Amino acid sequence: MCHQCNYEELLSNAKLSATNNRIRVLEVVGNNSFPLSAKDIFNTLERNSSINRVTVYRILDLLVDHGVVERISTGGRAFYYGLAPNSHHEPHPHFYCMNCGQMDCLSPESLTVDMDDFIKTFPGQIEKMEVRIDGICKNCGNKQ
Amino acid sequence: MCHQCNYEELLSNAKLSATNNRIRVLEVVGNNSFPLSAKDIFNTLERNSSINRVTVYRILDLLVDHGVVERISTGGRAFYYGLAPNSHHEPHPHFYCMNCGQMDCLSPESLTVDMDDFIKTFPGQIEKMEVRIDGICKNCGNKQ
DNA sequence: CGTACGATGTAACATAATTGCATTTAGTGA
DNA sequence: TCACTAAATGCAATTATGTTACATCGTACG
Repeated sequence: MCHQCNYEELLSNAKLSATNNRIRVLEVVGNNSFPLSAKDIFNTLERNSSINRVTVYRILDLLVDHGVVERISTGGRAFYYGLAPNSHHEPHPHFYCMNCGQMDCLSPESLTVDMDDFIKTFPGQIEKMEVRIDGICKNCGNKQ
Repeated sequence: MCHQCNYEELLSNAKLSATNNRIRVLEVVGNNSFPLSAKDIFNTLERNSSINRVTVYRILDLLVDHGVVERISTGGRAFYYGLAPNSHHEPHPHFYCMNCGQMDCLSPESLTVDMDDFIKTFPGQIEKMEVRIDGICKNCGNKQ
């Protein structure tokens, strides 16, 4: 999602040591303009040099815990991962293609959500909001 | 979510025969004011009389396909199920407690989403929109 | 009746993610 | 430099959730 981000800096800001594997995972997540599944990320990394599937899961968990990466639920069974919102990236909604599983980022302005009233009155603690559109993407629609 | 709904009627409207198991599943889904996981539904049904886990999954799939029940993704690994929006039930956002897994329905007005522009310009086919807040519910927050 | 088809049960399988434990790596002080 | 420690990674097994294949049951209809 970002070529302005320095991945080692993102890690050190999050108080995480910049191991080779962490940087590799973060590069894959960050250099894509759309979120990927753990499997996508693993497969991409394996093409270059070996890494363990579990290591990928663990690094993703760690990055999510430290707010570097965002875990996004889909209309399917696997989570997808993208860079967490930060000064360069506003929170934004996603589109999930129920046919091919491709997930796309939508522009922050495409869907405006007013949650001011909600925040004022909700008795629990709010961590994040997720807005997702499910449907059939342009490509899959054309094929049918 | 609804005591105004006649479950046999919902089934026949969806052109589904009203088998005992379908009615039982739909009662559990419909009589709760919050969405449940397939496991929750199965456990509840098993308390009364025997039903197979797979049957529950199949009935839920069927009801989702026919628009009677809505499949809702959570911040966790399992899907949750609630009555699909209909004349008695507007679409509405949900709150998911990352600690206890409880999912609650929020009022349709609590979060207003303007997607008019998006619908006009998006090149794919839109099936549904999901808005979910993740956080810690009041109960879990008090315990900590 | 009997037959045909939809509904259900059962076991096996598939997928995504997690856990336990062994091994490797990197950093730190003697 | 070496030894020690803690963190990071690898590997195998396990868990959680959901799906498939196929057998059986039940019911509507000729």
